[in-house]
Amino acid sequence: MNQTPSEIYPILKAMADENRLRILSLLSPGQLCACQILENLQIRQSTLSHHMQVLGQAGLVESWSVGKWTHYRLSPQNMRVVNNFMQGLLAAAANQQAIQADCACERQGAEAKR
Amino acid sequence: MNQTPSEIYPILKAMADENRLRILSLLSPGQLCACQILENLQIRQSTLSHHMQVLGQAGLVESWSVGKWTHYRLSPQNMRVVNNFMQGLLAAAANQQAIQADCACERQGAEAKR
DNA sequence: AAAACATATTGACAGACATCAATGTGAGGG
DNA sequence: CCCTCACATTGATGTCTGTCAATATGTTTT
Repeated sequence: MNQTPSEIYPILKAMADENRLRILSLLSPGQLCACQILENLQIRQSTLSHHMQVLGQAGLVESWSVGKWTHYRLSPQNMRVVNNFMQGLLAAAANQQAIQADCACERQGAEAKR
Repeated sequence: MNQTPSEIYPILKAMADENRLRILSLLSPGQLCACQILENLQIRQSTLSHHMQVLGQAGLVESWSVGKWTHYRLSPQNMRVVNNFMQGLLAAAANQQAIQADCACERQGAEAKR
């Protein structure tokens, strides 16, 4: 069972932001509260809150409240989905490099198609 | 040596488009020319050309000309970079799930910080 | 109860970008 | 040579979204 582009897209879109990638990296060593994340970024608090919502809805982070703090940590479920997709692409790409030596016959297949 | 968010960002941004993800999937089985890719997407030719340029500049696909055709195939170099980053995140996320049982002591670390 | 703190929500705005039509470029075929 | 085909480039447009200031919500402290 392979991942389809439509499944990957919303997750990848949530990751395709420089600050959100930094947030995921910051959470790699372990859980943090919002204020700790904020200390490491050059953005306002409302912007961080928005980013955390995006990451949460994408299933990339989990959150829970402790008193007035909100804690965040990485969530593996959708990361596994993306990782599977990436791994499939990488394997295919490596394979295409391997058959590079067949370049001499590359025209046959392409031209026969039309 | 770990990948930084700044390195990953431009590559991931190039992947974070539904049609470009479809293109990468289409190229997984093997190389194709532009017209073959176009047949599988609901976009105009000029739009496809733009997408191929984005994927090429991101180091995700390679291209070469054969007569009037341009052939494309996956390029493994930057895919490996993204894959490493993903794998690191996934490992960290899985690890954070594993220490879930320690929830009782979760407040100490956070409150001591402030 | 009031004040201080942590985070969420709302509304506005500017920049980024996916898309298209139109046109340009370059290679083959008649 | 002219025409067709495959692809690239350009310019315009509408949508999306990252960002902020302002405000709201909820919790702890005094």
